[in-house]
Amino acid sequence: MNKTVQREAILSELRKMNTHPTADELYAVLRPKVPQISLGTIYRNLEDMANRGVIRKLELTGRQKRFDGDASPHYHARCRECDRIFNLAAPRLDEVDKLLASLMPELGCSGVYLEWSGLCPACREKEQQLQNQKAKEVEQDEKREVVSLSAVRTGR
Amino acid sequence: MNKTVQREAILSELRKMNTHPTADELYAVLRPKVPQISLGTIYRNLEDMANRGVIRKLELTGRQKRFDGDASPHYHARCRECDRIFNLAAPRLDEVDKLLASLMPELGCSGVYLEWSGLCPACREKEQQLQNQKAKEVEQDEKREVVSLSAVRTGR
DNA sequence: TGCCGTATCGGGAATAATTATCAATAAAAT
DNA sequence: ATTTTATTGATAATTATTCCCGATACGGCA
Repeated sequence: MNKTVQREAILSELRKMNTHPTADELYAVLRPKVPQISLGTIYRNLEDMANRGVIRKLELTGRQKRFDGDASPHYHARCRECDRIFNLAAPRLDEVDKLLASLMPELGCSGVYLEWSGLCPACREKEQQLQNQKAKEVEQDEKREVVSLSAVRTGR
Repeated sequence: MNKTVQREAILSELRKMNTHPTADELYAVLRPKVPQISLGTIYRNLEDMANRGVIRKLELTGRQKRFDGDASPHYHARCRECDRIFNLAAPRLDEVDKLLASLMPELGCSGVYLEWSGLCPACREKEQQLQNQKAKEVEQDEKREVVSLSAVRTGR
């Protein structure tokens, strides 16, 4: 495998991103840096590197394939709010494979493709802030309620 | 939702098949029976029925989407030999969802897309027959070995 | 039963994502 | 330095799916 400007740019850019980009997202990022790189070159190199285990090709739900510069074993989730893909790096996740394989011994399980659905850290943050705000409003309402009740009582 | 010849043919054919066909596989099967049905009609109806929960759309690895006439909750596996999709109907599988969700409480997990990889019943059968045959051949070889050894001993 | 408004159809064009082709160029080997 | 081979960019082709639209079928109602 020869070393080329294009291939090295693709790999280093992919490794900088934590967004699991599609081929055309990478293209958009790379074009200013490697002027006349072509989309075909990006597809070709991503495919090659995935086949050699340098990177990972993610075949997930949705129509476009995504790529991950981190080839080490880990799982992914898709955020149900913003639709972004993010890594799951929980200590017990390496047990999941074994557990799932053991559930069906007769299958001779040789792995699972698994995509979780949940909230990414950012959207989780947002949701919590929203809940805090609501809680405050309720508190305010309750205070106002007390005031107006006392107004009734005192006739003011 | 009106009832039409095409929609009923699509649904009944899909329910007869246990192969989780793609839209064009269904098209091939339906064309002789519903002469000038169009591929667009098949896509449109599969999409509609999946949205209404009558059938299931499987967004798995591989580029084409597949459809399942059985909308009840169950998991799927892809055979690593013949690449076919088949159902997994194990009693403990209904616990898998809960288990996976409970592994990452902070994710707020709302489901997982899961595709197993293993051997389908047919390929499993084949593999076992192959192994039995090999075992027999080894047995034969051992017999021959014994014969030739005794030949050496007796000088014949 | 016939009429009408709406849902659905067929067929073809359009789109999206990816893969293939190939002459030109760059990298490695000699 | 020259030859060989791998890789590139540009474009065409392919694959899977969706969209469009005039024609047709369906279901409700007189």
